This record gives sequence, structure tokens and C-alpha cells, in this order.
Amino acid sequence: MSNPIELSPSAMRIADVAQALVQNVGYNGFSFEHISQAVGMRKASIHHHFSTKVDLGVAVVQRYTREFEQALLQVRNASESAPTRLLAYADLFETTFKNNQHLCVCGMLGAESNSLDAALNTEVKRFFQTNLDWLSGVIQEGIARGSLRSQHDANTLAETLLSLLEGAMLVGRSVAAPIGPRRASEVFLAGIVC
Amino acid sequence: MSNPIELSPSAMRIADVAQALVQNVGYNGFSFEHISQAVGMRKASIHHHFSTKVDLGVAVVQRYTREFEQALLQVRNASESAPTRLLAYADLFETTFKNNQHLCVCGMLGAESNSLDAALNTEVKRFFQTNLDWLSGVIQEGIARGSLRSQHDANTLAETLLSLLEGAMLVGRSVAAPIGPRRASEVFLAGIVC
DNA sequence: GTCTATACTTGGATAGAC
DNA sequence: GTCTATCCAAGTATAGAC
Repeated sequence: MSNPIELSPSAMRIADVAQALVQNVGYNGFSFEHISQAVGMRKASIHHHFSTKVDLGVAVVQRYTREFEQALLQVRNASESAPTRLLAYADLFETTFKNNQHLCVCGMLGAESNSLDAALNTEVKRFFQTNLDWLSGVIQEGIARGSLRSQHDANTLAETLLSLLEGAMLVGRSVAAPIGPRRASEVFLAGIVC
Repeated sequence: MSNPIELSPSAMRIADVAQALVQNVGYNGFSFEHISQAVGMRKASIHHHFSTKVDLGVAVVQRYTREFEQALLQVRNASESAPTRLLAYADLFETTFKNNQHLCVCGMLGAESNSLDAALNTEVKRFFQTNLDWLSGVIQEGIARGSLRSQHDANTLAETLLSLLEGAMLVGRSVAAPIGPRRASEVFLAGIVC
């Protein structure tokens, strides 16, 4: 279920709108009525494609994670050194945030996690673990090759960077001229690049 | 309005429960009914103390910000150097997070900000600005005294650290053994302490 | 696949007795 | 200050026609 190929055009439009709503107002901040209006369909029609709100949320996160995984592969291929890769990674978040100050889907759901269905939290954890694993790998390689240096291990640095990216988007929503996730990453990386 | 001295004992209990709910499930994740059950009072009685949910939310944030300001004064007085002060500051968030993985009140509300009443967002922005101003001052002083060093200015470093702290709590909710805001700060500060 | 209609529940808020 | 009772709107979900 929720294989991207299996999503009909209507289901895709619904998922698009639902994702934007999650990134904008959060899972608890939107209803089927909001989707209905944005997509030009009645509430009952939404239920035809996603029987429950949880189903819709799970589909959105799974698709989001899949697309993120594709981006991770591209970042690895397009750049050589660890610092360059990490900045390209930060730009994924920068692009998201520049789009109407959207938060990361899983950043938003992570904040709301204590009020979400277990099925949703499972997907959110998977997203974060995937990102932490990828970051740890890139950082570990950077340390081994001498482009990065720190007294802390790769896993710790990975979680620190991911936390910084998510937090920069969150805080950025409430300050007048936010530095944004890209620049925040530059500040952090300045302390560990060689 | 919302002066702490003016809060009756019942209003205090309601505000306590409301704050914990915000930090746990978010503003959009709780209702007057939840408060009613936790505090052992009927919904109508809650409305007697806070006429609307927005009023209650504003009172919670204002009180939270005031208490945070007190803590900032104490941190300044209790520690000398900028690095020590910043770690003591990080411990404010560490303590919050260790309490049942509670998020910062304004971290949560910041995530939800696009669905909140303007009166609430005003208070959230004030909280962040207060923290950024305090951090910038401490960092600026640290740079001037030679205990901190960076190619970035104090304001940028302040927003980076605050973002990291908020993000560490958010991400920490979705990982098995989170490093937490305190340790995340240590990782970042390692790159700018002399 | 989409619609109308509707059932059922919850949420925010008010009136008025005690 | 707290209660019961109630209103109205919104939210999730289903039934059944087209």
C-alpha cells in the first residue's frame, strides 16, 4: 500500500495538498474540509482515496521519505567532499523553508508526535533514522579522509546537524529575518571542517 | 491582565495543566475537556478563569516567558565566562526535555504558528526575541573577552544555538537515545570556544 | 470516482442556578 | 467559583445515488 505508482492522479493531488497543510499548519491543524476546498472535491471523495486521516498522513510521510531518499542519493553523487555534501544536504531544508516557510514534514509531525497515531510515528521515526544513518556515513567518511575533524563521534555530529536544521526552520518562523537552515549549517560546519 | 500575581490558585492550576499540554501535544492537540479532566473541574469553570482558549494560551506563554527571564538573570549571576553561561542556558532546555520529553512552550507554538491566533504569535515572537537578545549579549561579551571566537557575528551565533536547542528537543522525541539539548550545545560550542 | 445527505462525536463557548 | 444544561460549529466517517 501507498506505493507511489499506485497513487491515482486524484490521490496525488490530495496528497500534495495534505503535505503542504502538514508543513504549514501541522497534522492537528487541518481537516478534510480544508483539503476538500483546496482540491475542489467533496469530503466524501477524499475518503474514497484515503479511508481515514491517519491513512492519508501515513501515505504523505512515506512518499516524502521516498523522495528524500532519492535526493540523498543525488547529493552523494553530485558532490565529493563531506563538507560539500553536508551543505548540499542543508540546501534540501533551505529549499523547503524558502517555500512559504514550510517546515519539514517530519519536523512538524515530530513536534506533534505525542498526539499522533502510532502508525504515523513509526513513519516519522523511519524518516529521522534514514537521515541520521546517511549523515553519519557522510561524516564518518569525511573524518576518515581528513576533511572533517571533531572530538565527537559521527553519530553525535549527525544528530546535532539534523537538530540544527529542523530547529532553524522552527525558530525561523518566529524571527523577522531568519538565518535559515543553510546558513545555520555553515556556522556549525565552520567548527568541524579542516 | 495575566499578571502572575493576579492568577488565582485555580487559574494557576489550569495554567499549569495547559502549559504541560502545550508542551506535550501542542496547542491544537488539546481541548478544554482535557484540561477539565486533569484539573478536576468542569469546562464551564475553566471558561470562568480564561474566557477563551486564546486567552488561556496567551497567559501561559506570558507566564512562561517571565519565568524564563528570571532564569536568564540567574544564569548570568551564577556563572562567569560565556561558555559556562551558555551551557547553563542549555541546561534550562535539558531540564525541560528530561521532564517527559516536553518541548519548549514556544518551540511547540512556533511550529504551529501558522494556525494560531495573532495574539499568541506575538507572545511567541517576544519569547524568541528575548532569548536571542540575551544570547547575543553573552556571546558578544565572550568574543570581546576572548573566551569565544568565530568568523560569524554574535547575532548569527545566537540564532544558531537557539535553533539547535529547539531542534534537539524536537528530533529527540523521535530517536531512541537522543543526545539532548545540553550535549548538542557542547558539540556546537566545541567549535567556537577558545 | 464523485456526489448529496447524514450520523455521530468533539470542541469552544454561553446562560443561569447554586 | 463551580455547577448543569445547552447551543452551535466543526471534524471524521459512512450510506447510497449517480
